[in-house]
Amino acid sequence: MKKDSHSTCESCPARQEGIFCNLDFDDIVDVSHHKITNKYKKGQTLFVQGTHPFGLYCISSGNIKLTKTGVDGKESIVRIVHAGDIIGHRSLFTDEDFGKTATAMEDTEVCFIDKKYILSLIQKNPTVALNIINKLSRDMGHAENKLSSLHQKNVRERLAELLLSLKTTHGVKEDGRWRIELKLTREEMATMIGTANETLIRFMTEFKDAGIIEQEGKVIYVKDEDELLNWANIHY
Amino acid sequence: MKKDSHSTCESCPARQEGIFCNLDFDDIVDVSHHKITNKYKKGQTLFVQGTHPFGLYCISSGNIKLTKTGVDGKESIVRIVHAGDIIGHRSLFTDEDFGKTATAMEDTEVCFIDKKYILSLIQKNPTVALNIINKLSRDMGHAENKLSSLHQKNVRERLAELLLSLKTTHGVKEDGRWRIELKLTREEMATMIGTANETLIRFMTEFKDAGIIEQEGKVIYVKDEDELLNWANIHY
DNA sequence: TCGTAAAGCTGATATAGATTATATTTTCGT
DNA sequence: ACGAAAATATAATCTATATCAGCTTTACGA
Repeated sequence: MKKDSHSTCESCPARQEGIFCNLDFDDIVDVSHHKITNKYKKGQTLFVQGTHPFGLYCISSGNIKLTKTGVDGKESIVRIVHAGDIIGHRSLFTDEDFGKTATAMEDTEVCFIDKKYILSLIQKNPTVALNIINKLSRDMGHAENKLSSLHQKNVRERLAELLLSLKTTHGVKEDGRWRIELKLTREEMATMIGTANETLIRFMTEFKDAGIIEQEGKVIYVKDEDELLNWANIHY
Repeated sequence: MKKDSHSTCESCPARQEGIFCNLDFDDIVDVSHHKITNKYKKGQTLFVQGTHPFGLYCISSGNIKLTKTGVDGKESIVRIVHAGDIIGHRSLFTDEDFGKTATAMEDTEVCFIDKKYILSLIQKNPTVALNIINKLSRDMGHAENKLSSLHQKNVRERLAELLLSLKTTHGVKEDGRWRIELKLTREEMATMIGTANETLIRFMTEFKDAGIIEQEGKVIYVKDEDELLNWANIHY
């Protein structure tokens, strides 16, 4: 965990994506003075489920997975976040312990903003509050979609949904197909849709055989997104 | 849907529970002037999934279920809300269509606050914003708990969790046992934990046989909450 | 209050997906 | 570059729970 005090919020590549997007320049400079930037290597944890929060994490680069450990020690990925996302806010505002563990999936740059400062910023700056409300609302929507997906869909449909959502969040169009710019193990993917990794692999193979996806090493390509929508049982 | 313009926010029994709890008296009177109170009968819908929101609903009495309909028309209960809760805020702040349908589970009194007014109130009153953030954060926590529950637990464990949570939200202590003050069909309970109603009934019978719960008509009593914690596989 | 529809219950059967086992391939530290 | 450990793949069972079917009880509108 190295410190890097040179980068600023004004120059943050994720500035326009995050909750500080519509802040005045002076205000963003002020935020910059109240943050600490850290670099995390792949596999390092930013915080651990059950511990107490003391500020807000604002991601400027890299992917971070949020996992929840059950009583039996089984881990499942609840969410994957990246540049412009904030994490730790939920526990911060409710004053509860962290409900999840945050782990860097690759080399990552994350800014940390002290609790006191962020609370005063919200008081002073209603747009920041509205941005946080907006973010939480959208996250809530996603969580509830996942819930009803788990209730109502089978593993094949959920896998199709997962691939579609990875395509949206981490996909790059590349000669007629989408390359998913995020390396996940089969085990990790399985925990994202609540299944066993053997089952996931089986359906991945089915999708490959059907020509819907392709695979080169750990990289997944989505070839036919319309067919994926069909398999996910989504119709517009 | 009858109007009732007599009741005020100042005198609302749910005032201390909701997002307006720490507002000055003058401000609450102002809120009162910008709300419309409606009464809904059992089974009536407040809003329907897929339609567009135009304000915030603030519940002053009665229980309301929020359901999500899948592609095949299967409905599942995502959440049950009551006095002091707000609904419709998620879609309101993200400007998306309603993701769920809200239906009164019994005769209900609900206040409606116009979108413009609530947004201006947030701008003016940071505590309201913080209260909404707090509420969303807690809801988010619950949603993610449910998610990992669905991933990691079996039906028996999920039913035990459901009974525990109903005990907490709608339970009344009554000579050594908890009476759950909320009438749900088995079908509804089944959709809350993502199972078939036959399966749910089967486990309910198991719980009754084990002496953990009792049943008189539609009313459920929780007799042994420690045992329920065991069955839910929760250990503190 | 009667009759029909909805809800509750129970048993039998079917099946999606977990589990177990084994083999192969990839990754990574030294 | 090599060997151990982790990840991937596939097949063979097993099991939790869905589905189907039939019956009983409760709720409710005319």
